[in-house]
Amino acid sequence: MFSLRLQGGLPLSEQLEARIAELIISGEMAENEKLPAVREVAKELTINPNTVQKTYRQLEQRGLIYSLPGKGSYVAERSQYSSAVLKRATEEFSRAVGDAAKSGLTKEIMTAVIDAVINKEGEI
Amino acid sequence: MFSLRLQGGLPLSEQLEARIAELIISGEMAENEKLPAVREVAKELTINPNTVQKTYRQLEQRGLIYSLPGKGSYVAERSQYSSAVLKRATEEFSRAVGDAAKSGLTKEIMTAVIDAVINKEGEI
DNA sequence: TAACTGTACTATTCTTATTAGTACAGTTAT
DNA sequence: ATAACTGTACTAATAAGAATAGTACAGTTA
Repeated sequence: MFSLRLQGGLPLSEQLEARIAELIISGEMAENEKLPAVREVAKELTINPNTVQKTYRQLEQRGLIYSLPGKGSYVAERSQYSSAVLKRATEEFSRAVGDAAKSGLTKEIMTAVIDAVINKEGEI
Repeated sequence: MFSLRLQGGLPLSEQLEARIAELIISGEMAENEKLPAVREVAKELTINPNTVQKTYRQLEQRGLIYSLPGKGSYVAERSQYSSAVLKRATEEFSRAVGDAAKSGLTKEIMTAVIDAVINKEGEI
């Protein structure tokens, strides 16, 4: 089961969605790998099954998972959601760039930040 | 008075804060320019004076405005908040870059997005 | 059949944002 | 001095949304 520290003011379902999406996109969860059952996650995290179900529903709408009633929920194949993920990420990043520009961040500063973050990501 | 279309799920006070901050940072509101009175804004936007006051309080904490009890609230001088604004913007942008990277956006794509957004910003 | 799975509801509780109302002190102009 | 502003600081009530609780149904698997 995935560990998860729920915190912050964000809705639980969104926090859980973000975490699972991260696991899927990063590849930590393999294609067609079975997700833990709704009730199991709820029990583990001591939250309500409805909250988990909501998360699964949203992930399915994003194309990250698919659900087989009676069987379970599974990680979708990359080809199914890859372009959607990139589109979503690009849109969000565009908005972030616009916000940064409004605050006076120059293109040079932004590229410097990107380098710094990318390098940090690559660390062990 | 500033126009403002309140929408979205975000708290009113935060929406208002973001809008006024934008006006100040962009220079649309000059240094030491007087902001409309709390009660006036509330009346104009048909929201509660307390909500506006909360907004002003938060803007003052960020150093974007200063309030003189009995006189009014005014746009702070750039030298007062400039570095704080850049720091905040850089932090938020770093987070955005990290999120984008997690979704698979490459450095090249990010810089391309920056160029696109910056050029669009410059348009008339 | 028993035990699992996802899904779909309704009702209730909790939390938080927002509203409503009042009050006080400083400023400004009449 | 007075009237009309200003920001500020509260408490109480309301509204909205998230989360919980509970139940039910249908498909799958051993």
